[in-house]
Amino acid sequence: MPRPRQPRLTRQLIVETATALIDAEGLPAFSTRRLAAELGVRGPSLYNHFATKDEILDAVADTVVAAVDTSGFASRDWVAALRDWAWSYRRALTAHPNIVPYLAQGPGRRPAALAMADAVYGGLVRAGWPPARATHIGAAVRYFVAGSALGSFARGFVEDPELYAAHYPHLRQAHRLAEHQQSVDEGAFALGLDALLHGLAAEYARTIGPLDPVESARPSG
Amino acid sequence: MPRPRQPRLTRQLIVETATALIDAEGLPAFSTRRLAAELGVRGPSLYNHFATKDEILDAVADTVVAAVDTSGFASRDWVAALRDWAWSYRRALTAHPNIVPYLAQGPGRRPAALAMADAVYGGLVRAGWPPARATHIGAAVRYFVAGSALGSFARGFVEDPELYAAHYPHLRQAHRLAEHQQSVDEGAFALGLDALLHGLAAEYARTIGPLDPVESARPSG
DNA sequence: TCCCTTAAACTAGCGCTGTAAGTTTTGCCG
DNA sequence: CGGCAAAACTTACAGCGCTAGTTTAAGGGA
Repeated sequence: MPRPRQPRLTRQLIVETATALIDAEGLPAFSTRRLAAELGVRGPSLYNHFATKDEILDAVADTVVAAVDTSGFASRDWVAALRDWAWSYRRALTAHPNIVPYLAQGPGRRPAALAMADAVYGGLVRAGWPPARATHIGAAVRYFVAGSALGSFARGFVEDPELYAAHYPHLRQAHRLAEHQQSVDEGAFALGLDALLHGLAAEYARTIGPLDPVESARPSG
Repeated sequence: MPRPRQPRLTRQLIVETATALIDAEGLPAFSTRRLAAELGVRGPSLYNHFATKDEILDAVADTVVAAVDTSGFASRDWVAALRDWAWSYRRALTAHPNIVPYLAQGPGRRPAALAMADAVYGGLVRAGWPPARATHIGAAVRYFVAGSALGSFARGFVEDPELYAAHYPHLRQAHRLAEHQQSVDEGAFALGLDALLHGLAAEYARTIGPLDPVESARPSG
């Protein structure tokens, strides 16, 4: 088949279809031929628009991260901003959990991921955290969010009562975790995030000073 | 080649070689043929000892988790036990970071992973946490550890000063993160874990009662 | 001691994979 | 209107997980 009158593929269409395919069938099922079939085209045609499979995955990952809201760092105190960011980050990732292992490799050269890191780090430094501390805090929250989105804790337990009854006395109810997957995972995230922020606020009060709720909105002088 | 006088493969030898291969070359490079070559054998021979590739990965994952120490839950107060566990867990995972994405899918039917979950959950319940809270706490710490071991935060940033200078004003020093990878990642983990535990201890004091440092070592009556 | 079963290696092959190379036809620009 | 770039194509390679069937040795029973 020759060049068509109207191009059948665009970068945007490829990325959207790839996202849908990964959401629906998982990362292992995502292949260039499978994606091409979904687009009504043969595998190698994709290489007219992307150089490698990873470049497609990068584009998918970055559109996912682009949905994360970091605006709190411009308008709210740092604790509230961190909380808003963490929840928004988690929502963005859990909407597309199958891409998380890929995305967790770091921002690399993806613009949305770098913009997010820039906003978070900048907000924390502006709030008074020393640069090294700001890096640690951003990383710690990312660890927590990525870990929570990477794989459902609740779904990690097999629905087989006999498995637990035999050898793991405290896990007798573990086979029921999957039923309550969402509330377990969200509850764990909420508890952990609140505890983390509580501890960070205490550390701030101890080493930096009283929390000023609008410091980030005032001029620094 | 027929059956040899002495078997060239054993489950243990396969698992050890697989671990070394994954550590050295990463999960994507780990294939049955590659592993077999490392063992001086052809690919399909492995299937005399394991039913599927995933079964090999399960065995690798479980030997990694088997190195995690949960003994603190039997002898120390729950905060100290959580701290010891989290560090031991992190050490075990960062010793074999390439297997973490696989392992993060949950304990499944792997005995060492289930034994760890059993010890943690049992210890928290014994310390006075309600069952649902104990589940959340165990999950939250797992999120944090898994996220921290999944991919180095510091190594996620490319060593290319120009990339940051152009568009990400706060990330001007980000290209130097990789140099200090270990101290950045460990510092972030230490800060986050301490904050998390601080917050959990506050929550415990508020909703359950004063912290009893030896409650877990006493009979409950 | 002979035989039969089982174990543990093999080869061959299926239908995948990512991607490189070269082909064909179309649309657009000078 | 000639020529080039674009965007699809086909073909092909090496490697993937895994199945099926084959070969030979080890070990147990008659």
